[in-house]
Amino acid sequence: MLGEKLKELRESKGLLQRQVAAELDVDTAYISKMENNDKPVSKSHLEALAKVYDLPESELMPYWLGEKVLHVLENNEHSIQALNLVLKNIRNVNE
Amino acid sequence: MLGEKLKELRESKGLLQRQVAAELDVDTAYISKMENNDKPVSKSHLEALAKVYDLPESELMPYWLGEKVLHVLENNEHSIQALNLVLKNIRNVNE
DNA sequence: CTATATTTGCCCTTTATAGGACAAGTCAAT
DNA sequence: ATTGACTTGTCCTATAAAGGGCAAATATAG
Repeated sequence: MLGEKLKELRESKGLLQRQVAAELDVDTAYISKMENNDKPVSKSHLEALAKVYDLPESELMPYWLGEKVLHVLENNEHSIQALNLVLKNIRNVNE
Repeated sequence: MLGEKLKELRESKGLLQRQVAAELDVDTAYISKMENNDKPVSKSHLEALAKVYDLPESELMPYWLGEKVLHVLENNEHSIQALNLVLKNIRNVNE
């Protein structure tokens, strides 16, 4: 979810992982893992990536959160029920 | 979300935290924290609780997962967008 | 007032996760 | 066959979270 988006963005800008890696000051394997959802993306890296791809962090945020949600669900068969409960719950809190 | 459910179940069975605590072999403060969503409920405790309250674990599971999801969202303003993305994503995976 | 039930805060230890490097592997294109 | 881009696996360290006890604080009922 987040990884796919990041890869898409990078390619749309014609950048290589190597270049992005340089910007974030990490090695390219690390970027690869982010794009393959093999490593979580930290908040500060998310900010940096938003800058590199020239968009507001808020545009990436839903993917970032979504990825974390997918991670806690880890293919559990009750995921959909759970998500619907959460949606209901959140709406209740926000009146 | 999960805590409320657990408290509800306990009260509906007329049990005291002390009694449930004894079943799970933990102290009552720990039960209190579970019911107030102050401590995560482990998988094995969830199973034990399902037994105590005499229902299938699958009935608790959505609340359990939901609680974990709420936790990762931590009131982020993009939560709803994120959840909708995840729902779409999951449905895609299941065809 | 005083028991009993529950909550809260603080503490501690163990386990897990994040964050990241590095080496070696795969895959195309040349 | 080399090179350049990416991926994958293993390893390490540091931080965070789980799991839980204990004591003190708050309700709440009688």
